[in-house]
Amino acid sequence: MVSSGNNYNIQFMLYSKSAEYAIQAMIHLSEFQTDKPTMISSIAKSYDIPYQFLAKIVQTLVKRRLIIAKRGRNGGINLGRDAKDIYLHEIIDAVDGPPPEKDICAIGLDYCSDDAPCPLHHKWKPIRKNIREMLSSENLEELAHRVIEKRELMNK
Amino acid sequence: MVSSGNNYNIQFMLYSKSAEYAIQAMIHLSEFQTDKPTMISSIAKSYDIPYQFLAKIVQTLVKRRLIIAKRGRNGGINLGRDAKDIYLHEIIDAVDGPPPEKDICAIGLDYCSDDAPCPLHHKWKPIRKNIREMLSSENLEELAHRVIEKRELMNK
DNA sequence: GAATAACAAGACCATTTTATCTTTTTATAA
DNA sequence: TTATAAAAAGATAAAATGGTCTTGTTATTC
Repeated sequence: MVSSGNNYNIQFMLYSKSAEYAIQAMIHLSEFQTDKPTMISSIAKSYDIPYQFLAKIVQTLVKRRLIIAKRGRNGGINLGRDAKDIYLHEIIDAVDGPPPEKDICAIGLDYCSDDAPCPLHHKWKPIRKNIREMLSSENLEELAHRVIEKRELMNK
Repeated sequence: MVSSGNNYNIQFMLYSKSAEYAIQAMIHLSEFQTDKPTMISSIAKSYDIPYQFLAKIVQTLVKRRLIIAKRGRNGGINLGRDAKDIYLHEIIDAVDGPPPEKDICAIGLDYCSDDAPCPLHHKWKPIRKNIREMLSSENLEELAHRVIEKRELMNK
């Protein structure tokens, strides 16, 4: 490795750690959705996320109306809208910022396009499309439902 | 975004900036391969890579025998072996470190597997496989060849 | 209305990644 | 054999990301 240490987890990263935490929290909210809000601290504990850090991320999601927060005693957070109307890419974009205008070239060239493709272009393009589709087609309701199914299966 | 600024390029990252530079340099070496070595500084200039930084990366590649360096006047670097025997994933692993033993879960859960899949597992797994295959099937000779073809096409 | 319990917010700190500066080592050419 | 040109190496700095601390602000309960 070039620099002294690294975390060995760089390869195939779809989004930042912050976005990952955001997704986990949102799925949790979708799973245990009730009228009364869920405390950030309890979500943080469930997923082993540093509480203060998650609180920061939640603030961003509140600004983007993906989460509604209620302050004060008995406060907490809830989904900003119906789980089936929230898609993964929205959460990622909210936290990591919007995707770049121009598609990122697999080997980092800035003059890479369909007309002047980099040598990896034709293999990478469909894969990138698959990833985009995955993130745009998955809504929170489905995701949470699968988590619930899984838990039921494991408790049998 | 959560932290003050970011570069908007996090999404869909296959490897680090260092590995990207390494790949660019290796393709260049493969393209212009002759008996006499190529100077790191000239590669750095071609791809707009900070010279000293590329030099560091090259040191790593030398240690991994992917590059052979010759010091002193008229020195420079050459591929460590035949271009057709060097695959993309080797370069990436050399710079970013080896991939994790356990497949990284798309939403970052550590109890995600075929038997206990996270809700994204079945969609993410084949995509990850595609990426792995892309990086393991592409050798430098093919890549460089395509770059040369492209250049000839554009100069017509 | 005071105590309490929750999120909000900003400053700050730590780690990792990227980049630079300076010196050393090595080989070549004159 | 000396000047020069290249990579090697180590220290340092800058930027990005990840994480913590402290103090507000708001709502609820008693």
